Formats: sequence, C-alpha cells, structure tokens
Amino acid sequence: MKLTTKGRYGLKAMFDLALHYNDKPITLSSIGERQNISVNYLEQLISLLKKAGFVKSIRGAQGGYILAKIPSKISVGEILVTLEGQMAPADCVGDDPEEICTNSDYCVTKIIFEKIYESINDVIFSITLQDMIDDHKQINSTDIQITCK
Amino acid sequence: MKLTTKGRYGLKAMFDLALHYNDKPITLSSIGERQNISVNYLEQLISLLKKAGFVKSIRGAQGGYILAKIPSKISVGEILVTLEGQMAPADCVGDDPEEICTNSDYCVTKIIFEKIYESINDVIFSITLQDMIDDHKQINSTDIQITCK
DNA sequence: TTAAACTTGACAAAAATACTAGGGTATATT
DNA sequence: AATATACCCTAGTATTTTTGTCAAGTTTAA
Repeated sequence: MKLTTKGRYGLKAMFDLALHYNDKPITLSSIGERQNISVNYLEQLISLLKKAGFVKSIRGAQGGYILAKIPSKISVGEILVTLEGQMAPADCVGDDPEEICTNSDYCVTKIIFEKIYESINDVIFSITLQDMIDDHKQINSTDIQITCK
Repeated sequence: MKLTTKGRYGLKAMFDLALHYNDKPITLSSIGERQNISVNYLEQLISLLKKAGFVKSIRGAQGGYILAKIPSKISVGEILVTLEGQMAPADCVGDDPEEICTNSDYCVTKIIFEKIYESINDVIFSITLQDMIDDHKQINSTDIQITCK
C-alpha cells in the first residue's frame, strides 16, 4: 500500500510549481535540483500532468513549466490519480473498476476495499495545492520549500 | 496503492476460518480450494498469521487451522498489517517510521501522507472478522462463502 | 506404521518500477 | 542567422517486488 515514486515525485514537483505560481516559468532542472529527482524521469511525470491539463509548458530558452490553474483549483487527488491511477486497494473497486468478478455482488472483502477507497479519496480530493502552500507558510519561516525524500 | 495478494489472500483465508470458527480444524487445502489460492503460498501467509497469534495450528491427521481468538477480537487492520506491514503511503509515516528524513519536520507532503495513513487505519481497525461474517450473512442466503479474486 | 498435515528454506519466473540514453523540436537571445 | 536553452518523445534496461514453486523435512492421528 505504498505510493510509488511517480506519485511522490509528481506531487513534490507540483507543489514546487505551486510555490512559484506567479514567477516566471520553472525549469525541470531546477525542480530536479531542489527536489532531488532525475530530470529525465521528471519529464515523463510532467508529461502526464501536462496531458491531464494541470501544467502548461513554455518551450525554448527561458522556458519551463507553470501551473495551468490556480493552486486552489488543483487537488492532491487529481495529481495522484493522474500519476498512479485510481487509489483503489484492489482492482475490483474504484470508479469504473478494472476487473469485475463474477461474485462481486456477494463478496465481503470487496465491502472493505470500498471503504478504504472512499476514505482515501475523502482525504486526497479535499486537499489542494493551495492548502499545501498554506501549511508550508505556517511551518516554514523561510521562503525555501523543503520536502524530504 | 494496491494491496498485494498477501493482504488480499490472507484476509480471505482469515474470513474463511472465521466462518468455520466453531467447526473442526480447517485444512489449508480446503481454504485454497474454496478461495482459489495456491496451498503452498497460503502456507507462507498463514505462518505469518500464526506467529502473530491470530491462528492456531493442529498438526497431524484431521489437523488444520483455527482462529486463536473469537472473530470479534480480530480486526481487518491487524491482519493486513501482519501481512503487508503498516498501511503507510510512504516510508516516512506510520508508527515507528522506517525512514526519518532530515527535513521531515518541515515537509508538507508528509502531512498529506499522514492524513491518508490515519484515514486508512480508521477504517481497517474498526472492522473485525465478526463484522465481515455479519455482512456476509446479510448478503448471502446460502451458507457457502463467496469471495471473488 | 502409515498417511495426512504442517514447517522451513531455497529458488525462480514474471511483472512492475525507476530510471537512463539519446535524438528530436521550439523559441529567446545575441 | 546562429546558438543556447529547454521542452518532447521513444526505447531500452537494471533493479526490485511480487508471486509463487519445489523439495526435504517434522509431527501426529488413526
């Protein structure tokens, strides 16, 4: 039940972009440096986030990435689902489940998996990037964002 | 964020034992047959559950496994944690976290991971095997337990 | 004593994950 | 126009995790 690096790195990258929301475009190499993530790998993650409409890219010199929406309109849940897929503990649950078992109507374990799924979603879709910024400002006196591995 | 087969299979096996709580010892081969799980693999899972004190084994002919406690005293959370480890979305959260980052006091993503962790635990530790039996009885008129893959 | 059942540990195939490599393309600056 | 910067895209690959298999025991009821 761990998140993969996709979700963790991607969330950090998005938080990094959110902190710089009104600055000039942010390069992946600067994100990679601050968050300690390989730039090539970041490219793959940001590409998914771009396709999903959460970031915009500006090509060429002085280019980079910026959020496509204000931080309060992007939830942690949207980011994680884009990168990791639905946060379902089993394939038989989730919106549009991948796998529908023959006996799922009578399956007791499925009830549990559904409850887990719902409780995770309640959390992640209720938190936005703006909430993270607010938390950050409260915790950190300096302006440098610090996330750990 | 999927459970592995360890957790899923182990939970099914424990539910199977719970349904037969007052019967004679249940063999792994019968559980494997009903739940469609390789017996050799089940052995590994049940061994963990035995070490954790949730099941007792009776060796020899007519032997098998029985729950070591009544179903209402065994939570889904205990089973899952025994088999999967803590249900933490990242290594930096959980009771006694595996990995303590240098900046964790100031890490904003950690706050999110902690909230996810807590919400999952709220669910899984509040459900017992007895609750599963009750659910099952409500859903299924027959006495045959049915779980899906 | 024999067969059923549990115990243990080594091992291995398959899948998923986490990158790396490297060639493109667009654009700002000089 | 040339150049440097920075995004874009596709493959490949090493590592880890998952999901078991196999084999050689030990224990115990009948």
